[in-house]
Amino acid sequence: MNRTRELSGQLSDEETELAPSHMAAATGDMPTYQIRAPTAALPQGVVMAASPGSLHSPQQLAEEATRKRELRLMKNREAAKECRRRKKEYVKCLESRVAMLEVQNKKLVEELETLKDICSPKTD
DNA sequence: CCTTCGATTCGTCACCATAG
DNA sequence: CTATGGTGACGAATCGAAGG
Repeated sequence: MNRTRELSGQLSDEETELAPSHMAAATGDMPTYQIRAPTAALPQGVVMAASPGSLHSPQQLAEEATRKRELRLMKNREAAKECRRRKKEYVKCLESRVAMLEVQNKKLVEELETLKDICSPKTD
């Protein structure tokens, strides 16, 4: 399955700016979504392998490889879920920030208008 | 009832960054 | 160096609405 990323390294400006977690909300006053997963206990059914030193036959090696792959897939599945959850949360944060700023902007515009009214010379 | 179609969700792969 | 975790991209499955 050769799905090479021809666009690799080509993060859009949006993506870069949105960068979650470690970069957090650039503007600070948002509860950054830097939440760690609650105690990374292994998901159900994960059993640690016998120590690698004890594997010999090709059969055992194959089983070990399969086991490793399944473990990796399971972990990645969980990681993807968590990643998506965090991303959703982050987007929510951004949306509420937008809402906040819109309100704030509206207030400022109104204030500006009243100040203009006050300051402008009466022309009648 | 279908059928179609856009949106959403999920699992997987490839890649990158980081830790050890 | 290898192992591991995070995440963008992709394809498949599923859902819900709209139209016939």
